[in-house]
Amino acid sequence: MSPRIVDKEEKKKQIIGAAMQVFAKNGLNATKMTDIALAAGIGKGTIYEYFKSKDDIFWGAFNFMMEDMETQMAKKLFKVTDPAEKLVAIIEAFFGSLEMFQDSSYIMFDFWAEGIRKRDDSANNFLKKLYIDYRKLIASILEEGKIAGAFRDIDSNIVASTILGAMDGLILQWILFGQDYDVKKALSEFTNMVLVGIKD
Amino acid sequence: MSPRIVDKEEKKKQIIGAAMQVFAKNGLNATKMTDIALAAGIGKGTIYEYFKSKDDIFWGAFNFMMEDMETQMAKKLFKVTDPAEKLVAIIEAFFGSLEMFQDSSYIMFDFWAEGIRKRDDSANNFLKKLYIDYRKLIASILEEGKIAGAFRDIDSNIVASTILGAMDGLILQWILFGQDYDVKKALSEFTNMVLVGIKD
Amino acid sequence: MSPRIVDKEEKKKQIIGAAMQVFAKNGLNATKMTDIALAAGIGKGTIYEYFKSKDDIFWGAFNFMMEDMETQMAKKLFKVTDPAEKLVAIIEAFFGSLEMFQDSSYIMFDFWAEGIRKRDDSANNFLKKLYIDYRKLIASILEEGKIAGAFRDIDSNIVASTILGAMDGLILQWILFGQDYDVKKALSEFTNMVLVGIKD
Amino acid sequence: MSPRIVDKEEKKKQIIGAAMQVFAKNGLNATKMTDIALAAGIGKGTIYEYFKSKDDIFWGAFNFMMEDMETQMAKKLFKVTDPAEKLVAIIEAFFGSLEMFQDSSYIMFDFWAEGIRKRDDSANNFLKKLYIDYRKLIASILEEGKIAGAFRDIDSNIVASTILGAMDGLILQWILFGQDYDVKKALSEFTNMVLVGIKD
DNA sequence: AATGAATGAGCATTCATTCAT
DNA sequence: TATGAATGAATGCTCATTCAT
Repeated sequence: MSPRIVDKEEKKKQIIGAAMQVFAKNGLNATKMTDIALAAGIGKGTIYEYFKSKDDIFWGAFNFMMEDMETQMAKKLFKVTDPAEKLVAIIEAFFGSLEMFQDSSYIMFDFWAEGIRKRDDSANNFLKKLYIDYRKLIASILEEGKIAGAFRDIDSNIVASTILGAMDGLILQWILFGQDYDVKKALSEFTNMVLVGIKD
Repeated sequence: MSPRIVDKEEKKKQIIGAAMQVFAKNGLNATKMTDIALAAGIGKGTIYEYFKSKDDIFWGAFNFMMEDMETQMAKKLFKVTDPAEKLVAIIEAFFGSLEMFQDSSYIMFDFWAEGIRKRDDSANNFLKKLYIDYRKLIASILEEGKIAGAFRDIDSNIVASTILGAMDGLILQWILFGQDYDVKKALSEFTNMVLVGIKD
Repeated sequence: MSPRIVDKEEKKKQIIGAAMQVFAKNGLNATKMTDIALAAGIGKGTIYEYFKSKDDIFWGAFNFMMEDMETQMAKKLFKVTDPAEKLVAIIEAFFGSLEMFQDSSYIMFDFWAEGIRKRDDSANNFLKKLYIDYRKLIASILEEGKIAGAFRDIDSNIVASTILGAMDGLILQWILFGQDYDVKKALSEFTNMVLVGIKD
Repeated sequence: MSPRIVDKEEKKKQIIGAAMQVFAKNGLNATKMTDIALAAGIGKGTIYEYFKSKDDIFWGAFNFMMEDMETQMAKKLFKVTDPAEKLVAIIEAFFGSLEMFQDSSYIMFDFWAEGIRKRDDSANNFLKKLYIDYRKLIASILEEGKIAGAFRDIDSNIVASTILGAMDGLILQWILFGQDYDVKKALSEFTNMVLVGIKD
């Protein structure tokens, strides 16, 4: 009476997982639908039962990753109240999420290269917006710290973007050098630099 | 020796300049040879008199940019001896070069996304090597500073990569936000943070 | 003998009815199996329990329509003996049948376009044969009329094909213009023209 | 200095000619771009230098045929003034044009099947409009004839559409039976029927 | 019997590259 | 040297059909 039953949402995730590996390895452009199908262990046509296009998979993967990052961040931020600890929590959430997608981390470069040109409306771009959101979050923590007397009188927005930028830069190197790069140490060194640098 | 040679080289640069604009605007993949020809004001076939392939233009552009960066850096480093000043010189050279290619800056994202996967030999990748070179340069300056008693006892390699990463991150934001991003201020704030952070 | 058989046949007709609507609306090519299933209110896979292929449905619909036409014609011809009345009966049967499939009438164009190329044997085509059959039928009536002295000495075959052709042409316009085309009037005008034109 | 020079317009016609043969033989749907390229003796990609899509070729062919028909009609109508002769001129122009495209005549069926569903605006269809134009032309000639006392008091619009329909029907048979169908005789018989039928 | 999830053959179209002029 | 017309390899996507349930 009824055909096989599948958990659509679960299968979407399975395809995204497979696709992320291939995207990471070869880049968006060099990744062929056949490769994704092969990696997912399904037929080429089956992909289209779950995604409208190659692009749809790509941005599906992006959203998947961002959602994970947000979840991790929310969890970590929830536990701490001290501004300095909050900064550390944010930094750790960023890296923690990437760690989850370890072998797909190269995909970040494509997210950047593609995202930068994908515009939501005539003037703005979703990647910019994402950046602005995080900058605001960090800036608000810095303000908290200033009021609490933990940080000196810095320009919160500028320092926030500096911190954000530095994190990106570390992520780049971490992705680039993988195992060979002692990200933990760099991270603690960086965090230290930041905290010392902005301490009151 | 013949003047033709000079013309050839000049025309290659003209094509690279045109190509960089188009690559920056649309990305490597979405850029068609026709677009480049149009932007350069020449015929599509003519491009092949100067470059072997689209890739050849792309990496030609990359080398062009890197050479300019190195030239700027050499010039600035030549003038200073103080380790702290040297760090500032390096940071400024990075941004100065990007400023030169202002309207093509988005091309950086493609250099990253493509470069990360372009391997010179089985194990190593030229982008990695580039990174390692700059890290060594910065680390050596940090060592100088430590010996001179200007910097505290930091792990030079780790801090060097942290500085490099932070610069990348700032560049990303600068590219992303363009005019709206006060890179000079962020830069000075960052430099300040670094120097304070590592000061003895 | 088992009631199942009746159900099967009934369901085939139900599917054909649904399919005809979709074929008529979108054409053979643009009609997808999913559309037919949807229109028939059954699952896509179920169609294959009753038909071998899309083509099978299409030609099933054709046969269904032809059979209806023949039935109507037989009924009408059975009642009359006068050659002129017989001609009118044939003409009316053609249109009567189409009227039955009113909202599927566009399907006729696909029957033509596809049928013309579907060959039963290497040399001949079933649509041709159908045509020849009807031509013979009309010609035989014309001969009757000539013998009875009702029609003048015309070339029966030529006039028959002319009448047949004219009917097709009227049908085309009727389908094309639907409600806006007063087919009854055109029909009576046409019949009049024919009868006057061939009257002894 | 300059690449090979081609007469773009001439080459478009060459491709249309080749395409018409293939369309006629296999129908729009079964015709593959490769077939057209092969028939035209060019590469598959070259077609796209001259046409945007398969559809573009198809409707290009339609327009080509219609333009030829109009040219022929204009030429023939120009020479005559008598209403009865004008009718004959129109009929002959229709057939003359088809004769020109003799071996492509089956394409007419696809023009019908596709054209009927291709709408220019929400309510109307270009094929309908074409029909209406020709009906008007014929009706105006009939009116002329009535005024001149050559035709009896018929409903010009109805008779015009009848004549148009009959022509279509004859064309169908002519296409269907080709050589075996004495279209000249059928035509003269039909013309005769019409003229006798509407004679005052 | 009924279903819709899975599939891959098949095709329109794109575009880097070639080459006749 | 410069050009753009010509090309076909390459690929995203469609959809009739199959088949596990």
